[in-house]
Amino acid sequence: MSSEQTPETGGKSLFSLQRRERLMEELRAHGAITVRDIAAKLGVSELTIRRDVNTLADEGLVSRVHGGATLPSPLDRSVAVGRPSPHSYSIGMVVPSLDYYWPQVISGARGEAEVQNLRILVRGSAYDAADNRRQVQALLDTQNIDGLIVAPDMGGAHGKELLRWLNALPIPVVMAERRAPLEIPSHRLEWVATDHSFGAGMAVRHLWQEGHRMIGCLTDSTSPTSPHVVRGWKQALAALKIPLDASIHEDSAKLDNGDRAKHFDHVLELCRTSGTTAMLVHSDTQAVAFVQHCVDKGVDVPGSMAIVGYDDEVAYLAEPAISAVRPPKSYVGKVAVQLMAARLAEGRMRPVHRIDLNPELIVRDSSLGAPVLPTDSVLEESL
Amino acid sequence: MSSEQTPETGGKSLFSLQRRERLMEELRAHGAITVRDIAAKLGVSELTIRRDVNTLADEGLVSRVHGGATLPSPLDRSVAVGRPSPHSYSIGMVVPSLDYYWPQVISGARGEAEVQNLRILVRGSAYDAADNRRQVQALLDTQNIDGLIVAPDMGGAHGKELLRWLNALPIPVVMAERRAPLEIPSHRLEWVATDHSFGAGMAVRHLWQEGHRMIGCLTDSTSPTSPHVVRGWKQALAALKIPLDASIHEDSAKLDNGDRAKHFDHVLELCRTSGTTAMLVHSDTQAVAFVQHCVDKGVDVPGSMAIVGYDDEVAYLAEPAISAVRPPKSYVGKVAVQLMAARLAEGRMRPVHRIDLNPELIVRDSSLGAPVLPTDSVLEESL
DNA sequence: TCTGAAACGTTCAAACTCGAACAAATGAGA
DNA sequence: TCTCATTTGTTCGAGTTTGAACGTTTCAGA
Repeated sequence: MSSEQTPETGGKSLFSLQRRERLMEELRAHGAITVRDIAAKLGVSELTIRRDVNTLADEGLVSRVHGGATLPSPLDRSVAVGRPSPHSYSIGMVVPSLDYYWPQVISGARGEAEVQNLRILVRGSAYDAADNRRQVQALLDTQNIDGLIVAPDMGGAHGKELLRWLNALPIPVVMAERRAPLEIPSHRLEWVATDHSFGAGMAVRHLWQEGHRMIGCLTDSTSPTSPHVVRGWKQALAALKIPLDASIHEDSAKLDNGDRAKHFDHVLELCRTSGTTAMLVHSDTQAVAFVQHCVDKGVDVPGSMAIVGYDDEVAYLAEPAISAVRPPKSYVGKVAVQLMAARLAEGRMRPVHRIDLNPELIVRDSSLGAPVLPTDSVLEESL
Repeated sequence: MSSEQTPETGGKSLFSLQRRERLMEELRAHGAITVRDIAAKLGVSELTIRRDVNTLADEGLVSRVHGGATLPSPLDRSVAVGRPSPHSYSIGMVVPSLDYYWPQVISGARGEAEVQNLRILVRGSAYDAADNRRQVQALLDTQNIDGLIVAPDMGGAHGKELLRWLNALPIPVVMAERRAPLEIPSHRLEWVATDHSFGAGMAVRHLWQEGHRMIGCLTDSTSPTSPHVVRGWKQALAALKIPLDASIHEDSAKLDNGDRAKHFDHVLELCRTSGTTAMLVHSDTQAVAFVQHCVDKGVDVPGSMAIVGYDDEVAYLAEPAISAVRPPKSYVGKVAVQLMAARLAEGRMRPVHRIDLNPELIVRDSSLGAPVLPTDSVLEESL
């Protein structure tokens, strides 16, 4: 039977139906899968996944290829069963990355598009307004889309201009994980976004409940999520009557990897002098790096430093496994498509919708238990 | 929640119904169950649970898999799983009034409940937290509701206590036209509300576009909508670089009808001295009264004073007909039911949703055209 | 064209689950 | 009190799922 060590399933066996659901999620997220990767990820044999792929291919849900499967292809003549009727509408989807975070949004979107009988065309872009616009224009020019789902970069003058342009497009636009600032005309734009300030607040309250009384925040302000995380952290401190000016907030934007170790040393020193025993760290990759740094310096996690990450993309891979705030990425994609489908069906009669989704806190080893008060000598020695 | 015929019609043991409810609770909590675990947990044979699973699968509530059951899966082809056909939930709905504004919310809710095959029980209450709680408790005690839609009064200590109580109820709660403040624990509450600050902003921008350069605001702070309207008015003034401290904001809370005429005179005098040629008036009833007062005093509407109301309940009845911001009341009710239906179907897997709906500006006679600059003598004569 | 690595398909076994058949217990109604 | 229907439990043969082993096929690179 299956391996008990696989991180993805947390040691739990999935039923075959759930395994095929996961397989479809991965396929929608990435467009193609290999039998080997999925078997490793789900902790089962390649033969089992191969059987699953065959079953799904027989149902017309995937196109089987050597070594794996792809989303159903019009070139695939092996299936005769389950071909959907012609799509009612086409929607374009432009995301800033096809890695880290966005594949699950795409997977949710593709799954819902299937349910709603919509054709969806996904394009990867960058955290760059000019490139976003180029990709959108390409979809408009070549694909005849009826609606657009986009996660635009909104920084700087280019970003603001992009929003005005999106607001003026002749087709409906839904933003995923973005909210237009008040000062930009955006009355036609709909959006669905994770409430990151709520997520940060949840992490702070969790750490407070575990006994921490000084809780810091380490962010990366190159990320559009960062301001929301900081706002939630501040609001939660205020609600708990923790003085903000005594609390650590550091940012690692624009640091090279070499500088980052020094910066982490600096953060640990600030923690020591301020009595901070817990940190909310955005994003997950930085949390993993910070945990590793702590361990390298002999700072016990969570005994001397409790850590909560953000995004829950790789937090589980660390040793110890890191607690994390997990945005409902799949739902973001799904709800974006639902908004679009309703807009296309109902037109102007329907009021503009703007939706916040709450994340979930996944508690793992890195934040369990009350702080073990460190003696100064332990931290001195580790620095 | 009963998926079978009620016990009083005989033939079904109450225990078997309760067992299936427990089974469904476990399923919604975990996404999947094994026959073995549930049989052990409930102290019955695996065959009994297997029979239950078969029954629930036949009703479309679960997907049966080898060894157990999962939540209904799109990959499950054995039954039409999209909509559980016989199953119906009851939801309670408590609104502060059965007049003015709320009938359309109720209508939207009832329509959608019909579409979703839900039983909906509506109770009128008051703008009073204690009465709200009494009505909710009555529904819980006597009607066996599975979910609650409510527009609670959140003012004062009673209001905050009501929110905490609603957050802790064992059934899902959706708020209509309400948002919990940050400081109250409300992580389970979902809501759909009109974005009144956006609405107020829209009205200000409309008046600006008609040529008005000083735009005041007249509110009634006994209404929960009022703070949002004021915030939107302020934000829009800021965006248009209209100085806030030179702009008129008056409130008519706590005035008797007799005092209101004097207050309106006072407002008109402030307009005259400040050069204000347009007013956003919340709510509609106050806008109608203000327009009538202006006409009585010889102040030409919209020539000397342009007016936009709020709520669009009676604005069209006035002479001249009054422009108004119209919240999408029917959609508020409809979306509240959609949130509840999805919550009941999906359980904890679904993230908490919070939805803003944008209102619409209905332009009528009362705000058309540029201001005709009034001579002082005309206004002197009218006072 | 040839070769080696990777992937695939078949067969068989192990482990687990299913459900038919039958029996026992319980409750409702005559 | 009796009868019938319903619910629940036990037994055991049949069915399902998964993985190991091994032979076959496919693909990429020399």
